[in-house]
Amino acid sequence: MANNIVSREKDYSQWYLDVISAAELADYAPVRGCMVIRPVGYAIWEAMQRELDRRFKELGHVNAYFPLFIPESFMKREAEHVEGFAPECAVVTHGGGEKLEEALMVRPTSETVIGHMYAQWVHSWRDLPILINQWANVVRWERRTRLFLRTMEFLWQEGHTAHESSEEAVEETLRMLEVYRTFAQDFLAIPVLAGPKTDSEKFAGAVRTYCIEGMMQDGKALQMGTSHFLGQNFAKAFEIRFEGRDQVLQHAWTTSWGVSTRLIGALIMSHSDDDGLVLPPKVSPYVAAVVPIFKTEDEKAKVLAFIRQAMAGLLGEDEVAAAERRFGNDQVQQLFYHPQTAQQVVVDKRDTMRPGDKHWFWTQRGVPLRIEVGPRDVDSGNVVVKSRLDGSKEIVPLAALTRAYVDAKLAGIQQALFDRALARRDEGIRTITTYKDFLNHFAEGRGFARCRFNPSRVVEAQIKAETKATVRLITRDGDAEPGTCIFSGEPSTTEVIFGVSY
RNA sequence: CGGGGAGUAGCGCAGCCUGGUAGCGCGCCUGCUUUGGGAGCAGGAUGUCGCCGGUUCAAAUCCGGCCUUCCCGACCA
Repeated sequence: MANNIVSREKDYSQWYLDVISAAELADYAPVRGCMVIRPVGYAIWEAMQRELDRRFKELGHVNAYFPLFIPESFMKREAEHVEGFAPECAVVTHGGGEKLEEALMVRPTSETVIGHMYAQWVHSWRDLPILINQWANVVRWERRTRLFLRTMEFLWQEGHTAHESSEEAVEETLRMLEVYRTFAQDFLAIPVLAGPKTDSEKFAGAVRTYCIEGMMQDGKALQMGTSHFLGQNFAKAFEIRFEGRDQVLQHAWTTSWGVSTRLIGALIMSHSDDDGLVLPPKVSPYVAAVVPIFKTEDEKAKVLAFIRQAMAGLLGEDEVAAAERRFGNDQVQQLFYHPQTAQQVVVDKRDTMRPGDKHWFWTQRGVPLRIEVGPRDVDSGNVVVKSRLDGSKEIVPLAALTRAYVDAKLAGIQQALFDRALARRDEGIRTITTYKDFLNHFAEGRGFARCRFNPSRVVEAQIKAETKATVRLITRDGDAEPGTCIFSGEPSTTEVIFGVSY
């Protein structure tokens, strides 16, 4: 076990922070609640951005950028929205040495400013739909912060669409929820539940909020993405109106949806172990780290020559030659595995570290594969391939170290990580039919409770006060086989998932 | 924002009670020996003791205020 990372069992919160620190994902900024996303952490975010951006564009969305500052008056136009967000807004009152006539809010989310602009761009049904996404930072004045999970400033994407009809907007809301669900599962290898929130948990200003929820290794729930059907709330507040096919002037129907750097926290808490970070191959900036082992200079030359040959076989002579010309730290040689994703294979030639140190170095950074080459391997014409997933090792003849082999290996790890997380998640879900069992469940530990429940703000608040658990999402909305609401005892055809959330 | 812990070398910590100019382990640098799982020996470098103010001949140490961070709670896309 790593000696700079406390075990999950001993102190889960500390383990989470230790993993971040050991993998150099982020560091604390001088301002409370703010973080610096370090290169490895940022590369993970870039991988998510790349994949999501592609998926958004495949569905017709385009990117744009709206300003950081929002006039204070904008926030007040939508009643629920201001109530929800005003308390956690940072406000700029001075600029250029003078007090501003109207204070500016640093965006906590951009519905208002985007609504204002859409009002100017939309006149006719022919102007719809508008399908815009932006990649941006937002600020929310959080009382209690945790790296990646809740920071005062965070990076995210927010999609904002406007449509002709309610049906079309609802369809978009659900379509984007599905994008998030499949992205989480296929790309991040994190199983998620998807569905609507109850009224008490919905976004301030939305008609209905849908979410994806994951279960972390400690059994707590993490909201990993949301998609909101905003109805005509913001269209009315900002006068997004158009003349319809029926020649009637009407308000547009809008949606918004987002995921944030919180997903990096989800990634850590879903897959990592007591040795540090574990990354799904599709997300990892490095697909493999090559560690040479040698004693003498002769052996070193022999081993490095063999590694060069192996890399040329795997990545092509052109790439190896390019890496040799490339500017950078030649102690850790970087070779591109996928030029389009910038994922690399690294050859760790550092002579300041022994093989054991390098082993831990790359282990803690979650690199899916480690390839080791020592004199014995050179003599036998093999390399040793080890998996971060389970430490298993495989002896592979030089000629067999092909892209097809590595791709298959990576795909296997990606799938195994998902399967492992899914098994863990499903074990953590219990079906509960009485409030007594419900109380016991959340008194004993964490995990999800699947229940029949008739949502109610008052009851949900009471349950939260008693157990800390909240409705994470609705899984069957009035169409489940008739049952009994765990709290009221009344008939219920609504099934929900309760959990203690981050 | 309430309660509790912490802040001294890059990291982890001791010293503080009882004031007298800073120490340990790891890491780092140099050299040699090592190298299939976090090396050994020798030598060396690194500190406005979180910040501001007060008490004092003298403050890491005592007093006051502030900042940051961790845990618990309240709040919360």
